[in-house]
Amino acid sequence: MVDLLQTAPEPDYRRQLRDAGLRVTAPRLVTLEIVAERQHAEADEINAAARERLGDVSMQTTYGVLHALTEAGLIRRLDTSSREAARYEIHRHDNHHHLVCRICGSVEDVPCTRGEAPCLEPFDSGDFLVETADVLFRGVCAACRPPQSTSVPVVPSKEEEEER
Amino acid sequence: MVDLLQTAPEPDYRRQLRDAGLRVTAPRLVTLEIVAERQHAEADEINAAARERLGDVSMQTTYGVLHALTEAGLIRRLDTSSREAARYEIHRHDNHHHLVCRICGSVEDVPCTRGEAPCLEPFDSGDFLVETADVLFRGVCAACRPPQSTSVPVVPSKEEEEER
DNA sequence: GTTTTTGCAAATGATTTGCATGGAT
DNA sequence: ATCCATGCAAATCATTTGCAAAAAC
Repeated sequence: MVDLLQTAPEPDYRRQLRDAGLRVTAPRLVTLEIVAERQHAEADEINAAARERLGDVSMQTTYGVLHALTEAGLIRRLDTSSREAARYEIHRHDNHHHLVCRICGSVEDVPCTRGEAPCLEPFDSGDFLVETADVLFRGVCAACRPPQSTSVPVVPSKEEEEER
Repeated sequence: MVDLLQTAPEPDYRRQLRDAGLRVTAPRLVTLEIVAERQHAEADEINAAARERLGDVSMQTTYGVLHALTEAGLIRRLDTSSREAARYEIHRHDNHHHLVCRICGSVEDVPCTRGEAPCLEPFDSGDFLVETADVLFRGVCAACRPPQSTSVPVVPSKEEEEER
């Protein structure tokens, strides 16, 4: 296994891992780098990228690393569907949500600008204790939309439904 | 197979199915009833309930029915996690969101009262075409919370994390 | 009668688990 | 030296798929 431990390009991550009480390992450092570079990558893709850099990382290791990093709050796991692969992003604290394309499955960030979001502040209803909130906008991304010449209808026609 | 076709207690559902262009079958009628009765049931549970009423409904039939009803817009599929079973509810058009308990996995409705929701109106950014929005509040439900005597802290401590 | 649904079995695919070895502290 | 992380293989588990028989139109 290549020794990245001495030459990691993002020394920050070593500290983040340590601060989170996690041991510093090559797969973990590289996974953090990869998740930071590619927004919303799936475990598959992250593993492939890790292999390119380390030469031998098992899928289970990638899953384990992603789980540990998620638990530690360094990255965030994004579930867009019950049956599609989870996606991961660096855990930020700005108020952003996600656009999920129902055609290609891609995910994009949206800053939460459409009105004050009741979304991300934890609160206690006295009954249910809300800790986090996920907002998923579902629709069709630019790449999957039929090319649009001029005027643009604001609301989708009912007929536009179809599945992935 | 029991002939519920003549005696379905919710004649409404027959019409809903027909209007949606779907054939009226016992599994479909019963599934609609069950989804209406039990909020947020999983396929498992729905299938078990259907068996109680019809005596023989395969899991695959239940999946097929749920898929057809979802496509038709009669029910709504709720994905709370990439790896947990989907949940289903009658499709309503009021602006409500969901509370998901990270301990027991249960789901509750919340009317969207905490400020104007930017959530449910479709809109066209010119780029991404938003059709629907899902808002998931994650936290701990009343049943899973440690019993609280008097004063209640409003924000959860960071330490309160744990997994299911 | 024709087309759609159901039922059965088997396949899929992301993720998890158990256990032995190797690496980080 | 000790304990945590990795790697391998096998297991899980919700959901989907292919195909023949049965039911709804």
